[in-house]
Amino acid sequence: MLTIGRLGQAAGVKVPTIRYYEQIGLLPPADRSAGNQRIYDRATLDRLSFIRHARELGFSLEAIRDLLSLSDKPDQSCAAADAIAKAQLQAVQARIARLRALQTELHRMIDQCACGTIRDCRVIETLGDHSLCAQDHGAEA
Amino acid sequence: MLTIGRLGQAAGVKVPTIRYYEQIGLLPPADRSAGNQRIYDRATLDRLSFIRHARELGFSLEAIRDLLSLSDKPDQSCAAADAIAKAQLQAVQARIARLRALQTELHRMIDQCACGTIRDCRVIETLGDHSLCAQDHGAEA
DNA sequence: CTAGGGGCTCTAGTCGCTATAGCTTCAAGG
DNA sequence: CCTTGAAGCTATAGCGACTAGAGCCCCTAG
Repeated sequence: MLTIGRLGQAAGVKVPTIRYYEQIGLLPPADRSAGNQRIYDRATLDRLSFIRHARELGFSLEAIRDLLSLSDKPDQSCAAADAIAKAQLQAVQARIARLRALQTELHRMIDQCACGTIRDCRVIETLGDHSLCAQDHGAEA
Repeated sequence: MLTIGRLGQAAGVKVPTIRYYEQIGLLPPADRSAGNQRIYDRATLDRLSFIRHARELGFSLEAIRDLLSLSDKPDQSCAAADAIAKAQLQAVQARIARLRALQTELHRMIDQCACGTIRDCRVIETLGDHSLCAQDHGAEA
């Protein structure tokens, strides 16, 4: 049996975050001690560790909610879990592609800067005039 | 002279976003017509285009605020502008590196899934047990 | 028995918008 | 001149995923 602080330490999650997860229903309402303090068991630690790991991999809380409810039904097909993971992989790949375009453009911008005055600064100039860009770098990161 | 709608179209920025930028002081308070509607000149279009382009490159509004105030002082050294751009480049590179680690881990997870039941699902299992991960994929995207 | 460290609730703030509600103004057509 | 509908206005609240603060209570060690 764990207090919220120990649970947080064990799972690598901050205490207010645990309370937040409870509030939004990602964790079930915790049992309380005589003095109204939350007490947790090992199963909750596992669940919280799952959440933390999924967050580290970039899953949204919504996706995690789905994954958790799947993991509670061991006999079902895991196709749905797979689909969520694949969507996440695609999202990650899209973000990488976009960031690479940004990286290129930022590099170009910085390389061209002769580091004189603002008047001649390519960084400022390039920002002001999109047509100076070599590539597209659409919206949304 | 432009209405807010035309300005938005010209710069590729939505109308509420323009009002928001004014509210937080990124754009100066607009002049008003007789009927209290905002009217804009070309200079504001340039400023807004600058903001939009910088946003597309991932700069924060705070960084853009700094860049704009620099661009108003053409005689100063552009070292400060350079520093902001370099910091942005570094941030982008860090995010790419992190996303690549995520990509690898997601790939591994999905590849190992034999697509049977949840009980045997490597996706769910891997999420529940960080030690199954090949690499580190620290916090923060 | 008291000190301090952890726990509790509730509220507000972060970032960069976006959406809604309910109003006024403007430009074009009849 | 009047109507209609688009576009404008203000003000407020919401998103995701927390984080920070205020002000209180509880529990354990010395």
